[in-house]
Amino acid sequence: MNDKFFDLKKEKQDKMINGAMEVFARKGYKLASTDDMVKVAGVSKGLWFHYFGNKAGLYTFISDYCIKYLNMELTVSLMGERTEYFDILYKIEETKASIAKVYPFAPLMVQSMLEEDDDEIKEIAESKIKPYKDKVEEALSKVDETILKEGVSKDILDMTVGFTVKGIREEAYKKDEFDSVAYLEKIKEYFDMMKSVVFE
Amino acid sequence: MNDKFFDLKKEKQDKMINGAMEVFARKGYKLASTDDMVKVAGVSKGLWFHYFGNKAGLYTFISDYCIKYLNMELTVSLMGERTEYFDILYKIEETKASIAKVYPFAPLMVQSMLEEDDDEIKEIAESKIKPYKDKVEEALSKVDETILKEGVSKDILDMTVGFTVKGIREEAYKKDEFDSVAYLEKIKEYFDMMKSVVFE
Amino acid sequence: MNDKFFDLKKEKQDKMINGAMEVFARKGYKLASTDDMVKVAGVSKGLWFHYFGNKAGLYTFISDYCIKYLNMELTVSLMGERTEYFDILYKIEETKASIAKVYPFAPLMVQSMLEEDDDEIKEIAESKIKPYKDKVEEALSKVDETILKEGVSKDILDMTVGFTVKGIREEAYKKDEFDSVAYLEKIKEYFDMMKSVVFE
Amino acid sequence: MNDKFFDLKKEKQDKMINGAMEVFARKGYKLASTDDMVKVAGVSKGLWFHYFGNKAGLYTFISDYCIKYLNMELTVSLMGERTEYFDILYKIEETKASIAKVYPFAPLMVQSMLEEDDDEIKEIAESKIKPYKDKVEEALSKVDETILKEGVSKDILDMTVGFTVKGIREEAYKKDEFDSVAYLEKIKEYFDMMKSVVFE
DNA sequence: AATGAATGAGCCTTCATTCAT
DNA sequence: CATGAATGAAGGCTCATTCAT
Repeated sequence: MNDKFFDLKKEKQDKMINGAMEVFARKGYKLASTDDMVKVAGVSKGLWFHYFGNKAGLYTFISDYCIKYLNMELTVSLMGERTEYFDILYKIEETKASIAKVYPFAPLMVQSMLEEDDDEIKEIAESKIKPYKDKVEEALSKVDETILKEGVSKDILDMTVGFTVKGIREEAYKKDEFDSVAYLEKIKEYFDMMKSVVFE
Repeated sequence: MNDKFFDLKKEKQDKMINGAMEVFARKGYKLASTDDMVKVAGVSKGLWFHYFGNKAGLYTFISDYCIKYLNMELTVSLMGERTEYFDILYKIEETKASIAKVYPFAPLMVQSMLEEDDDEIKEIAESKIKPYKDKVEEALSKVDETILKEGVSKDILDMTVGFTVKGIREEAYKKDEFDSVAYLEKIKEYFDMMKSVVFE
Repeated sequence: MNDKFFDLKKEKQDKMINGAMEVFARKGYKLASTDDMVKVAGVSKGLWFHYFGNKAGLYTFISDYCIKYLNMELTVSLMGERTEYFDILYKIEETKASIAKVYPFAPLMVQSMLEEDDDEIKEIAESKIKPYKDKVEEALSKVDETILKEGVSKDILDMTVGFTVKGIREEAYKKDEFDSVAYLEKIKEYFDMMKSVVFE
Repeated sequence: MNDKFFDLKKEKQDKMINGAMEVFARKGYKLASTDDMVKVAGVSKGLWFHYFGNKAGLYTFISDYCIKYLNMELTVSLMGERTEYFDILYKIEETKASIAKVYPFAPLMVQSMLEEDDDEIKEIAESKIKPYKDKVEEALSKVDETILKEGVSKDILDMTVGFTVKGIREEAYKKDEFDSVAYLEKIKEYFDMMKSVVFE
């Protein structure tokens, strides 16, 4: 990419970042079209290529930026002593939701990266998401050996919580605009319910 | 579509149906390409258009066929007296899994229809999936007023179960071949765990 | 490339070969446009890519074909006992001119390959022209140790003859149609004159 | 063009002239890119357009300037009594070579103008080169009715000398830098040889 | 004056669709 | 009925040109 991108007014940078992130997150790499970005960001076709060379370069930048920003925020928000499973997960979602104030599609972008399966870009998506996965894993490693109720498996719990959070997030993005408050409320409701039934 | 399709040998019909279903289910409408179908079904490009007119026509047929077939099977398998929530859900998944023996990608196709968001086909996908949704709703309406534990909401339970089943299914399709036995085992494991914690 | 190209009617194959060769030979790799080829060959845009994948693939095929065809003809026409410098050179030009009856731009294509300097294709052009260069070198190696007049250097003679033949050829292609008879006449005139002044 | 160009420091004027001339001469009109000029001249993109309006305007200026400068020098250098064919031709090349000290690509530019075949600019190139052609013709008109050897035609001699000089020049520009001394030496060698064989 | 960010027309390439065989 | 050659509209990308600073 062309580093002069960072000399642009922050406002324009963010307009471009958000435009690209929206289209990539919503449609996936292959179906994301330059024309869509032109429409949502109001920035001409040529400019994307001026700064990012090609579509793959743009994706690389956006995914990298998204994860770097998120991990930076996570580093701060996960600093405390939280050692309870759902607390940590909630904190992570809270952090994503807070990022959405500046980059509304960042939470969806993260999801989208995990599911990207276009041959051209899959490996890049995987490598860029890695630091986030590591961060989450690290945070969860600090969870107390909580006592699960009889019949509750940690693996299955992880799985269902993962799928449910993903689902809630995707639903949240089907509305016209991502409502981070409503999103967190739903997450909380779900976590509270689960907490009450799976722990002793 | 051209009804002479049904004059073809059943074998060839199914080869075409499975080929189209695989590509549509895996990639979604827009990214499903004629060439992919030619490859997986070994049927020439022109033939798809001969029978189905165009891509939208083919999608319409496949999604219709898939749901009709599924609902027929569901009608049979849901006939009994089952009135327990997870029993019904399991029966539904079991039915899908059994269909996979003839139409390996049918379960994924159903999922894919629910998520289709291509402007050109969205409405068709929605209208075609409707009977299945109705069927499920109808089946679930017969559920006993089960007594949920304090703190457990029916809506949230529906939601998390829905997302988790979807997630398990998608994982199952990431392997080279869909293994319906392993799939059902995983579903059962999950249902058993949930059953044990949410009900009194 | 797609070998099914050779299943096309010879007539159509040649129409495409000639169309591509004309545009490549006249304009060089970079400036040769698909649209030009569509115009001169009357074959649709997509078809070139159907058979040759991309522009570089098309160039690779055309240059290879051109040289293989030329070398085959040269093998025949240079078979005899000719050992006189200008006789051999004339035979070579005569062969090129005869090829022009089937592939009117082949002689210019050969020239064009020698001068191609687009970064993307330069190496391919060089590698493809090599067999022709070798053939010419081999033919000239059989030249009698002719006695040159005092003051005449073999190297300079080679050089000026090379540049002049190239020049005559380029002039010949500035007309609407390449006239192989007129071309050979001019070459002969020039060779005769040179012969009469440089040899004892 | 904008005449304020001439108010620039001579140094900058020449940097721009040389930059444009290099790119036009080496690549031809169509393939000459603004970015190349920016690179070789170190002058910003906008400035070229500020002074010359568009690419055609720039080409018009450069070709005009090049020929005017050359003809001015030729007027001086051809002033004497030279009446021998190769002497005159050599003087012309010597003059071009001397210009190359200030405008290194001027000799190649002249050549390039003669071969320009882009539809947009061909006519301009032709009209701009005309005065140079006239000058050369005029100079050659003063040649003594030299007695050519039997079998040597004046027309063919003109032709081969023209093509050979062009060829030598092009070779000279394939090196990293144009070496005017080596160039003139090669020309001289060639002329000497020709002189010795074509005249009585 | 000077810069280079910004634009959009045009070219290469893909792919749904048509059609001759 | 079947095939796959053929087409052209649309998307990625380049580059001359414009324009705000």
